[in-house]
Amino acid sequence: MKDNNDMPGHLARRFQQIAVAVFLAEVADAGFDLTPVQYAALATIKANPGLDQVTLAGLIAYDRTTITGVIDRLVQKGLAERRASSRDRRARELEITDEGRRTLRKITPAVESAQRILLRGLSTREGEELMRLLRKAIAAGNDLSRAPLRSPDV
Amino acid sequence: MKDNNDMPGHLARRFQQIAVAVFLAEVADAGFDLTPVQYAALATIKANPGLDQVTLAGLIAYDRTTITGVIDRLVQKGLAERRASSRDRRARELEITDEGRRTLRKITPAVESAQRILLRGLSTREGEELMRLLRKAIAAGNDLSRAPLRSPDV
DNA sequence: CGATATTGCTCAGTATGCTGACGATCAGTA
DNA sequence: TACTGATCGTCAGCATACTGAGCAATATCG
Repeated sequence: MKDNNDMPGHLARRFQQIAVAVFLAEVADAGFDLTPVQYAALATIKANPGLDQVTLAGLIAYDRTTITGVIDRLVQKGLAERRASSRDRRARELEITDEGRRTLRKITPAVESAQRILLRGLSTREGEELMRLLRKAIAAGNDLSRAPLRSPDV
Repeated sequence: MKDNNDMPGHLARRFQQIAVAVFLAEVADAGFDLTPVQYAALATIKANPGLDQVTLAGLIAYDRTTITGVIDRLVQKGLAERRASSRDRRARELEITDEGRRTLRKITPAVESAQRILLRGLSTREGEELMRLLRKAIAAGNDLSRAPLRSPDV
């Protein structure tokens, strides 16, 4: 009988579980209340001003039905704005607010600290190897989830 | 500016996302309707008959408030039973049913297939190295989440 | 024994993620 | 131009995960 520890799926769940806990703890210590998902969305909005929700979802591999709620909460916190697009009346253009920019700037050390803590059991070399292997496995399985990563069309 | 792909936390989320999608697809192909979480719980109940909910949660690193709903659904599907403990009237003893045993047996190939698909982008050696590194990182961060893994007291 | 602390379980509330469906809009084509 | 299909956003419903609270029962200690 296979042990849970031999199941990559189980290890994936555990690793993600710890990653979220560490992120929330570090961010809370810094005095902020932002989830990993909200952080990634906000950072991506800042890097791609005026993008629509579907594009945002593709850039960070979220489901389009999930992104609605995430943006709702960013807007409610005053960190982002959602406005109608002039070119496509179906789409909403997303912008980061000054408050969102301030939050991102102040929260960055906590986010980086969280990434370090997550790998604290590994050497630098091992940490890099883990990320390389994860990237490789993820690339091979990208299209297997409903919300694949989509590179910008450029 | 750090890319998402340099964030182990982001990679963790993506890998887990794909793992769940692959698991559900393989299991559905085999004609069953069981989530990864429900599968792990059921397999652990089978391996440890009569265990209580807190012990089960510890063995698979689930939160105690999460396990309640998971068991609800296993019971509702007729795969497990929850009965009062005679030694501790707070506790519930968990048992797998014959139907649960049958389901586990028939579903095993799909579960194993899912694990293979999840690593299909990696060589055998790389897959093993990924699991080793994940285990190591998880062990170091085990106590950082609200639901750490707890080995049986033996 | 009795007060206190701890433990097992549940519940309410919040936040991801997903399936499947829908209305509104846009794009391509006959 | 009218039709068809695709796309954008949203919604309802379900299943994890978590926080924090609470009840009932057990354990511990003075």
